[in-house]
Amino acid sequence: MSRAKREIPAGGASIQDVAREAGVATSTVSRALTVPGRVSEKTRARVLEAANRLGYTANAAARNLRVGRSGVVLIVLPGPLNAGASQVIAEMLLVIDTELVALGYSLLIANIDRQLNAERYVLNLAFSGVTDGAIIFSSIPPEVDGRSLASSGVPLVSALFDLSDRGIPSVVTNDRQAARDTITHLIGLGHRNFLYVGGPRGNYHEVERHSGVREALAERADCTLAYSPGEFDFASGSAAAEAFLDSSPRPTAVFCCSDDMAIAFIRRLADSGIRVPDEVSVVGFDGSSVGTYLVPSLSSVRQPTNLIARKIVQAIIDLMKRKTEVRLRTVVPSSLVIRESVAAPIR
Amino acid sequence: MSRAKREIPAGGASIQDVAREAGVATSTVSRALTVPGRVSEKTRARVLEAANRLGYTANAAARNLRVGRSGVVLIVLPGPLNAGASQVIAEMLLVIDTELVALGYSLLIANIDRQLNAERYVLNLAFSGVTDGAIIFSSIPPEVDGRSLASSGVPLVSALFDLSDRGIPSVVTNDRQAARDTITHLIGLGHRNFLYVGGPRGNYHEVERHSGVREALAERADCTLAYSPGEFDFASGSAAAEAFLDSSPRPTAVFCCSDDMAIAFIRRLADSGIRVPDEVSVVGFDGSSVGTYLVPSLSSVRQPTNLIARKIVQAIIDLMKRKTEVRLRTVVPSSLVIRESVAAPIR
DNA sequence: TTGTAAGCGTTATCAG
DNA sequence: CTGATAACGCTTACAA
Repeated sequence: MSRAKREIPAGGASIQDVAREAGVATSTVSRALTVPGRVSEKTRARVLEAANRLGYTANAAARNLRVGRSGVVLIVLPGPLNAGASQVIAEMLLVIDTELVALGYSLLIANIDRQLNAERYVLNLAFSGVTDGAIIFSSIPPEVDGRSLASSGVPLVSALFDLSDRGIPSVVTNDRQAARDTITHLIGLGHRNFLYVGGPRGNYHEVERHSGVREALAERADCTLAYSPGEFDFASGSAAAEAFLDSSPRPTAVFCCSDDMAIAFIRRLADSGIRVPDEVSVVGFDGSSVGTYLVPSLSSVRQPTNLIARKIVQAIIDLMKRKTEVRLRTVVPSSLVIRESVAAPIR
Repeated sequence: MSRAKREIPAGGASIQDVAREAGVATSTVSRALTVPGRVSEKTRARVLEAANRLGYTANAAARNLRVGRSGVVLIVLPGPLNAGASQVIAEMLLVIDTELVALGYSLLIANIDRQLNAERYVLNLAFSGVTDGAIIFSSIPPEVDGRSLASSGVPLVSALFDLSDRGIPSVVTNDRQAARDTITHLIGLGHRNFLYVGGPRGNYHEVERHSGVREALAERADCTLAYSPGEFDFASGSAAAEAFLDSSPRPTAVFCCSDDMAIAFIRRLADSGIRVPDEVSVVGFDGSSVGTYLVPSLSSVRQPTNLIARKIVQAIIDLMKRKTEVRLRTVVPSSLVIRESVAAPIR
């Protein structure tokens, strides 16, 4: 059986080349490679062999065009992947990646919250059909020129931020409850005077955690609550510590809205010779892995990143498969992990 | 001018719809939208207006198929995005993302070094044409079934690992030099007995840093060097500290291959009442941002992540544009940042 | 079970 | 400057 040697073009062999090599039609190649059972075992073997010999891999653009799907899920991040010690998003990303890849999807990453161009870019991705679904870690769903991610028709899930009131399925933690429980625990230890070191005003997490803290103290006339606003970063933690040092009398327990804040806060106190937890108890938020190894080790509200990530994957998959109903709001509990930075106040 | 109202199909308007709406041919629409100047200002305006009205965005799969490019750059990561406190990769990713997006590219993320399936997945991405280029942060270029990323024809750049001997352009730091300088600095402070807390045997960074340390001590007959192998993680740092505590006489200066190791090492020492830097000096590697806020703050070899990232972008862009020559090896200097964890030994 | 052929939405070529 | 048309590589009716 002689066969004309044809040059395989740069960019790899096409389905035509394989068909020729195996002596069958392109449709048969397609079937042999994608719908097992719809082709005789014998020809299937021949096709596979030919495909192997030619190093054939189906062109994704052609397939996507034909089937109208891309298998790509867009991850929209709110800027840097992690600030300081906190790795909540990075941890979730690993799980999401693992699970989605196992299901045959790919992950496209986009940062946002930076410039208008970034938003435009994300929308373009969605409207050009490169994306079968999107997971957003940003409180603001991208929107520009009257078009929005939400209106793109692309299935959308929100992670960590509750956007269920806009009809976007959201997987969140019970920030508020966890914050309340934390304060309650501190009250139980004997603390009465608190400092809340918060995030940016209006930020979803700030609002939730602040509310939780206030709820816990609402009916305690014997307690006080000071407030120190900021970002979630180290610098804000240092600044809060400065304010703390200037205050009098000083609170005995401090709730920080992030581990970064808590770490910087403690450091600043150490510089002034104030020891944690002997003189002040400090709690962070995020459950950063480094917390265990600090001196003192950091008490923190730990977010169950793996579980959240799995729920998100489940939600986006259901949505992309046009499954019946998807929960609009899924809550996964966070809980306080007590370590050395918390103790009973000196009486 | 009456026009038949046609239903725009789900998935958005196509170029045909726009052509009909504007009363021109599809080719004209394509030109108006992509090659400005090849169409009269008047019709261009009409096309743009029509496209806008219909909310048209060109289908990416169709375009990719036609032009043979995707504008997607694959990022191959060696597993989790960051271990512990170190954010070297995360920091670089932000810069790479920003720059590539500004140039019109998208970022596809793939984790590897986990299972065979992950490698197969990456190769599939490359061979199916979804990827115009790839940046790998893994020492091992994916390879399975005789096919490899390197052989896929996809432009490839290695970050942090020197793969130039395989013909892959690499952007790395001078790990070896930085390690040597660090030890030399410690010698200058008066230290003579060292402990090197290393990474996995054979790992590129381990080899380089270890070599640098040994080079610095090669001609110093008055110095000693102990060795404690491990991973780059917290646990290995703790384990190394255990070994350190059991040793006698103890080294007075410790070089850790990662900040995570250094942090855990110091913590374990604190548990035994040994103070840093009073009794031992400790240096980490990575320049983690949290280092500044530890007690004591951590001396560390800082990698210039932004610069590395920019060099990588430049290299991959050049490669994708078939630019003349691309440097096979670009070295960006890392350097020691001294903080509180280092001091002169007690005499 | 297999082959033929249409068509996915673009862009590029070639006429006009 | 613009229009008609081919082609990119694949999947999927439909026919044989």
